[in-house]
Amino acid sequence: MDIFLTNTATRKKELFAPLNPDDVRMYVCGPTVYDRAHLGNARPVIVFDVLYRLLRHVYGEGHVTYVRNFTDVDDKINARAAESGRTIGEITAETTQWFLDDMGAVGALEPDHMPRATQYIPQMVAMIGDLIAKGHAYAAEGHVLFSVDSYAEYGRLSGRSVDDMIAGARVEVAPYKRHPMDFVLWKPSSDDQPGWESPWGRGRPGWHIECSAMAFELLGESFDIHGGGNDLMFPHHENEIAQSCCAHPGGGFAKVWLHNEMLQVEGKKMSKSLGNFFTVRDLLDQGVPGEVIRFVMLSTHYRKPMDWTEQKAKEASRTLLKWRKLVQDVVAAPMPAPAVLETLCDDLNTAGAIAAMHELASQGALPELKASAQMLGLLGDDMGDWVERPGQLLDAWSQRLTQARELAMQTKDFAELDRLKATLVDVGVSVQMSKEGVVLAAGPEVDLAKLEDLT
RNA sequence: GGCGGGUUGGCGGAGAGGUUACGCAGCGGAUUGCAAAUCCGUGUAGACCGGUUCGAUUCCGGUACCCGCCUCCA
Repeated sequence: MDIFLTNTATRKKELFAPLNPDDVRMYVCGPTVYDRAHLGNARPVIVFDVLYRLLRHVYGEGHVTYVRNFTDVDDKINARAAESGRTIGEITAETTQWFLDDMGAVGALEPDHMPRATQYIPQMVAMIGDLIAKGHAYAAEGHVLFSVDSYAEYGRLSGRSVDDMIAGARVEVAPYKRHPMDFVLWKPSSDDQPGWESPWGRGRPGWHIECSAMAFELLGESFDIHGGGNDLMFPHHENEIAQSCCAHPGGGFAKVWLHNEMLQVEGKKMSKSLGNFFTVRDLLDQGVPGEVIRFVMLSTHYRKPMDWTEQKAKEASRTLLKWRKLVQDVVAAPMPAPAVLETLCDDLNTAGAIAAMHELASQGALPELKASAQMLGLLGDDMGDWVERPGQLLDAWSQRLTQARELAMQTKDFAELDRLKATLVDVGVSVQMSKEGVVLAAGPEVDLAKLEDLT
């Protein structure tokens, strides 16, 4: 089965040909752990989770290595520690676990390796030393800087020329830089900042070097896929390429670069000032199931901006509810439907795959629907709690309504029955009364708290 | 200023140079104590201007508008 992916490096959709089909290797940039993951953070996690699942399906479970890092040394973390009075270790440990919990809630499998930057400081120091030795970096005033002039390809991934970037630069250039675009590999730490001994004094790594060092340690000097949000294209990925390709000439670093587009909320960029900023945990706490978040994320192609709206969440939960009902007692087919698989293989077209699944549902191909959904990390038993949860509450109501209805059928007075029904409908319960009896189901927008309060 | 992306029907959102996308909503019907659900049927597209072509919403060029990045950011 051929997989096609749009490679940012070539701007083309290409046939994916792994360097080694027995060990397909993928690196995705993970979070800097200083706070809860916001909704935008979840997009690449979910997108690359689907790619991971697809690669495992095509090449075999034991033949894919997926690495996603935690950046646990960063000035944002230092700032958070300073303002909260907590230690850096506490903050990063807590935030790391939050991330894993929240991403687990949206159905993401854990990568094979989740390296922490602080565990790879010696490797970074070694790589920086090597870059200096090869003439690609220089020490200045306690800093070590990468020399962009030493790497002719600098700017190629993001399609920028060094000259253009200087022209558009809006930041002041540090005096110790030989070239305005030179970026920091190592910087000095004051006593109250985290730091490690190095040939250039006590200090800490710059932002980009951790990914280069960890990718090399875990995946080697060349590997198949490197992914992340497209805001990372420049400077982060550009700098990673420069560091890695100069440290390991001939390795080539990542063959395929994948970038997901950004997330918006109700048509606007998510930002604290607009008041539309929220974390994955916020949504989960509001009762939006992780499976619904996942479905919404997958209903837009990863290379297009994705707009998070309440309307989409509502529609997603309706669809999932319908599908879950359909496949409840169905054994999944051994393989996903070919149409779904082919669509996914075409540049990870998850939106198209969902459309194909709608067709499976309407054709009654339920085992295939279930298998296909599970390929996307949907309709799994592990994520279905939100559908079952209201069941117990509804059982009592179901009896009560059945009795009321029997009475009403005899007396021809439906007033009390209608009142009960309206009460339930009001809190989001769907009420179906047919010849076979009364069937209650929690609708997508059921308000459990209100339901509990009803008497 | 530089770089990149987008513009599809009421809404969301895909693919394909020529044949129904799909979902939601709508409309008509069946069904129902009333409904819901379900089933059957059904309508509405591809920013604008050129070009290539027998034929373009789909390829190419231009215009307009929108968005992202260039500073920490997924």
